[in-house]
Amino acid sequence: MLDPKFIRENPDVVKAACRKKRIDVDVDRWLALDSESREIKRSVESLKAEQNLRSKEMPKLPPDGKLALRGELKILSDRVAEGEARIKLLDPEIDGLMLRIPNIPAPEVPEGKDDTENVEVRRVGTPRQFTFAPKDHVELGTSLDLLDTERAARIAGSRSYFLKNEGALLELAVLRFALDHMVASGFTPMIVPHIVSEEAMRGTAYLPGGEEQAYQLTRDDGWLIGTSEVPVTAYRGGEILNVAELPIKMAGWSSCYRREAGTYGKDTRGIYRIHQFMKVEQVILCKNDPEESKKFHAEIVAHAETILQKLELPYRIVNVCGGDLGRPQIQKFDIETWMPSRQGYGETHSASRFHEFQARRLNLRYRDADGTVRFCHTLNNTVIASPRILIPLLENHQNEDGSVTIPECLRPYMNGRTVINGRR
RNA sequence: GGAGAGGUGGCAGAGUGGUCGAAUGCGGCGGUUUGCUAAACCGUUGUUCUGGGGUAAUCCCGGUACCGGGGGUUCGAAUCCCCCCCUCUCCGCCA
Repeated sequence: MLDPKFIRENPDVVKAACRKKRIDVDVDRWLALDSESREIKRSVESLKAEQNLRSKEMPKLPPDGKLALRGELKILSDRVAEGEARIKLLDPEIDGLMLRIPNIPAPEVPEGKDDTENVEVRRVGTPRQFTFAPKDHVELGTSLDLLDTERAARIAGSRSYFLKNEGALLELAVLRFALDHMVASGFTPMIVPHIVSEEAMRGTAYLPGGEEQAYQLTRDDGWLIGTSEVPVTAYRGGEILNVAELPIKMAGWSSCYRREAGTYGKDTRGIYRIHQFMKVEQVILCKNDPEESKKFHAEIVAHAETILQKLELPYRIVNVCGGDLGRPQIQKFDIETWMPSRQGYGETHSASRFHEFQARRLNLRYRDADGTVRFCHTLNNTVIASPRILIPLLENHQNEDGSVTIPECLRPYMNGRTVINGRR
């Protein structure tokens, strides 16, 4: 959510943001309704002031005086009710529009309609030249008995999987390795609720708009999280933090659930696009300072890069263009890891900065050194998401004999094993 | 799932229709005292929106709303009524 004052004072900037992000919201409608509602609120407020003032006389009056005053106050009260009825009519539409008005993208966000126009920032590592015909992760996973998607489809439907044997262990290893890196970097590890309230979903800006992507509970209230960003960012919502607590750095661990509606026929092979996965997510709450936000954005990108480098995986970073940027982000860098079976880079990480967009919705504030209450800035990035990361891990590290070498950083988490070869 | 109790400021805890943004205590902040610390004493102590004034900024004056959330009764609601949510205790079921 943007500062309403900002929208009133900079409608053209807001409209330009809508255009750059390819988001259709009637900003003028919001401006008109907002101005009408505010005018009514001002008049209701002054009526209430009068009402309160005159009501103070009431207890002191004799019975007949009370009766007369009641008559007068009733008129005031009716006018207040009238105004409030108008407001009650206007405000839901104002709020509804407000939730759809996007955050302003940074100037350095490239112009573009969709992910094909994202701009590569840099590449790190060189995709391996195979001297044999490499298998894809499904072939590797099946032949080494790490993965079963066929039976999963029978048990759980499409976009499901079983991880088995070293596949299961490898997932836990890579997650734990990633989490340990974050803890060593000063992040608080968090195991979080997977079912959250609608408020938490709205607060992190997944709603409205993300209804199609998220699983909603029907018997009870609640939504399954698509990322631990939701509970972790919302964790301190509604609070006024002490500035000394900032920055707050947290690493959320959770399963993630995504409906993947509208993706039929896309990425159907293997475990690239699935309904449920595990993720460690890094979240930072910091001061309301664009420079600081930007610094932490670089930091969370760097954490992800370090992990990919230790996993010995080539990757590239792209600056996500306006049309591919979500409503709440100021800027987003996607990290894409080399996946031999795709003969290309596939998204494995997504690092966003939001400024106060989420914090406003979550009412997440802090008291600055000068006593002023301000909204925090929020940021987040993937640390590792599995099993998607198993795709490059298995494919890049495969050997001609069909085995897979375990990168050194994961061996301590795999009981010292160096290779997955199906023998156990 | 059944029965009961309760949700008030950072915390504890009064307040059952008007003078209540709310007693009191603790905590926090400022000060006095002190060689320092503690104690004691004095003062202060939230947020929202809004009108006006002022600054580099903190700010000042007025109004409004906020006592779990929503609705209602009333001239007027923390206080009365209805619905919902949450917490606690006991019972049942159960990983």
